[in-house]
Order: sequence, then structure tokens, then C-alpha cells
Amino acid sequence: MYFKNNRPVFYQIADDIERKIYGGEYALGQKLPSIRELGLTLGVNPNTIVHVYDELESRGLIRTESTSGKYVVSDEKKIEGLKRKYLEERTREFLSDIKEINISVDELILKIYEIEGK
Amino acid sequence: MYFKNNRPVFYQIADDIERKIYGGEYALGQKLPSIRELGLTLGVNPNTIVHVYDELESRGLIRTESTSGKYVVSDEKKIEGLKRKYLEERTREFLSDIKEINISVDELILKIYEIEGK
Amino acid sequence: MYFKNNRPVFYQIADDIERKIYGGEYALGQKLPSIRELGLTLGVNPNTIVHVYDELESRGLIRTESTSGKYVVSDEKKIEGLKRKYLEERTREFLSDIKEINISVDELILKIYEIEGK
Amino acid sequence: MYFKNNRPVFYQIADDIERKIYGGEYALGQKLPSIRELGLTLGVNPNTIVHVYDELESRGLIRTESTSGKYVVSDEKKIEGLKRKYLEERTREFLSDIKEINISVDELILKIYEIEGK
DNA sequence: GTGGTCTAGACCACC
DNA sequence: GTGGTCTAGACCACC
Repeated sequence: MYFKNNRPVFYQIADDIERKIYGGEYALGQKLPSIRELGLTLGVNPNTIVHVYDELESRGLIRTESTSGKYVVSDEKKIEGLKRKYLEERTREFLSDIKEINISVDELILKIYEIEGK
Repeated sequence: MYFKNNRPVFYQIADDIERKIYGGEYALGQKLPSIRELGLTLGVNPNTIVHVYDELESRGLIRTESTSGKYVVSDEKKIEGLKRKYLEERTREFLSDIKEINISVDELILKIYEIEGK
Repeated sequence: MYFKNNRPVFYQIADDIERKIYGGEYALGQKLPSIRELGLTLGVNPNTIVHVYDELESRGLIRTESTSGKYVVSDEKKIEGLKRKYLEERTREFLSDIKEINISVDELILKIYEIEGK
Repeated sequence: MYFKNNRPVFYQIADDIERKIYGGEYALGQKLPSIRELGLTLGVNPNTIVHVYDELESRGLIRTESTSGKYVVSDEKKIEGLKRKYLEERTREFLSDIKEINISVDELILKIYEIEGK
């Protein structure tokens, strides 16, 4: 995982895990990597991962099982709702940026097809 | 202008000006607002604007006229190239995030049309 | 038994047993549950119960019969004295907190009657 | 301020500030001490105070003015509601403990009057 | 091994 | 000076 230098690392990691939950790479109820393990994997300090997991917990995506670790919440409707909201907001924000640079939706969609190789 | 609290303000302002340049809201060769004036307009400290203009200069979008202020560069090809690159990268990054949450390009395009009210 | 997550579990269990001794639910000289048994009952690891019994012994409430287990001490005066001290200190601490939030003793007593349904 | 060793320091500080807000010692909208200043005053690490203020923010008691500091929220009804809830819960918990040691409400009230010197 | 708390200290962003 | 982020490292509670 590469980190950009224009946003706090803990947000970048949290956002990535959030997407992995929405995408099913982390399943409902699944145990997340331990704080120390994920810190090692990503090459960041464990305290940063503590911050990441606090952030995800405050977003309602994971819960702490005090003794055994951190888990994706099991409430499918909740996750689904948050995912829809994520898609909506991210898309609106993207469209807003694209329109600000004077690219039409049609041009944008051509660009998307071009990137997707269709 | 609204600032998110998960990214440095100077990046948010710089990105916005970058898009305004690509969109033509700031024309080629146009003089940018003075540091003081833009700070007042946006309600941020002049030092932050200094940082913004430094950033934009390092991106090759503006130049300093030592005596009279900051100007959008006049090289149309350069700006056009940077704009294409911005569109390409911003779109790739967005598509990458969307695919990570397991939304297909077709679903995404439906979402875009829905938002655009078409 | 519910555990709060803002205090170590072993303190919460120790405090509860301390009160049960003062209240007579554990009689003077009575044998306490085995470490294993209490751990099972409360759903915590036996090591935690070891810690609980150490704590209660250091408070002078129980003693270890090396061969046969843990017992509530039999000295009635001592237990009675500790109980009085507990009541005194717990009440002072509570009153101190209540007064800090600007609630008078009269208001507090009304609240107590309200809760007690009198 | 004295810290007990049976609860995390950051909770003890947060609870104390919570009570000072309810009691009016910190008025609605008032600026709280800076992180560094409060750390110095209490003899704890600034990072601990960061944690304290995060906790109070999550309780809805304070807000961050990103540039200038931390402030008690100004919503009087909200604070009043939280204060009532605090009184209710703390009192119920206290009564529960007292009854567990087999002290009647009448005895308790005598004790309260005795402590209050009435 | 798992998470939680705390310290010490560095550096950044914003005013 | 104000808060925010991150690292390094220690020690505790619980399993």
C-alpha cells in the first residue's frame, strides 16, 4: 500500500479498509488483522493502527471484542446502507470536480470507457 | 468554500484553484488574487495562501512576477497537458476506489446518470 | 454480571465480591467458589480470578487456606469496620461528584426517593 | 487532582471535566485549557489530554475549533439533558451498590446528613 | 498473543 | 501558540 503525502496516513488506511469491507474482501463478522500485525504489514507504527481502528469503529464499521480482537460488524443492512452512502458521496464529489474543470458528463463517460478498455 | 477536516486546507485550496485554471475560471496569463485578498475571501490566514501559491507554482500552474504578483502560466499546451493528466489520474483513482467496493462500471454509470438527472 | 469497559474487570469483580461480603451474601468464614468455578460462572479466564482473590486478600477480606481454598475472614468486627469505611468513603465520593455538578443534597435526596419509588 | 490507580487516567480527567461542565465551572461555549497547558497542570503527557478531549468530544460535550482550541458546546438543552442523565445513572449505580451491602435507603440518608453535618 | 494506556518527543498545519 | 499526526517504546489487563 502506498501512502500519499497529502492526507494523514491513518485516514488512507481507514478508507482502504472501509472499501475492503464494502467490497467483501473483509466479510461481515470477519476478524481483522491484529494491531501489531497490520502495523508490521503496512510499515506503520502500531499506535497509528490503533487510530485507524478507532476511526473505523466510530464510522460504525467494526467492533472491538475486548479480549480477542477487532471484527467487521455483522449487520448487513447497516453495511449496505453505508456502502450506498459512500458510493453516492464519492460519485457526487468526483462529478463536481470533473465539472469544475469543464469536462462534460459525456466526455467523462468516454474517458471511463477508454480506461476500462471497452 | 467548505474545508474538510481530513486534509490540509492549503491542499484543498490549491486543488480548487488548479481545477479553476483547467476550467477556465482563471484564464491563461490571468493575474491571481493577492495573498492578502484571497486570504480574506476564504477566511484563512495569509500564510496559508503563501503555501497554496508555492504549491501551485511547484505544480507548474502559476508563475511569480517578482514585482507584481502571481499569474496563471500562459503556455496553453502545458495547461492542456496537465488538465488531461488530471482527468486521467483523478478518473483512474476514482474507478479504482469504486471497483474496490465491488461496484461495476455499468452500475457506476447508472449512478452518474441518476445524479445528473438524466 | 455486566462489565464496564472503562475499568479493569478484576477490580469490578473484586468490588462486587467485597459488597457481597458486606451484605452477607458471602457469610463470615464461608468458602468462596474455586477459581475455576468462578471463572466459568463469570465467563472470564481463571487467571483473572486469581488476580481478584489476590486483591481481596490484600484488602483483608478473605484468607487462603493453603490446602482447601479461599474463605471470607471470620472476624466480624473487622468486616463490620471495613463495611462502615466502605459506606463512608463511597458516599463521600458520590456526594463530592454530585456537588461538583451543582446538585444540592436536597435535590439529590428527592432523586433518590424518585428512583426508590417512594 | 489525584488519580486513582484503578481506572485509566484519561477517564478520570474526562469525568472531572464533564462534571465541571455540568456544574458550570466551565461555562457553555467557554474555551478549555490548551492541550499542552492542561497536561502541564495535571502532570500528564499532552497525548493523554488529546485522548481526554477526544473522549469528551465523543460524549458530545465539547467541540474543536480547529485553529483556536477546544470549547464547551453551547447547546444548553443538550448539556442539561446529559447532566440529568448523568445524575440519574450515577445515583442508580450508587444506590445499587449501597443496597448490595444491605444498607437501607433510610440509613443511607442518615449517613448523607451526617456527612453533610446537618 | 490480543487490545488498552501512557510517556517522550518530533514535526506539520494554521493563526 | 493552537491542535493533529506519527514514531518508539514501556507496561498493563485478559486469554
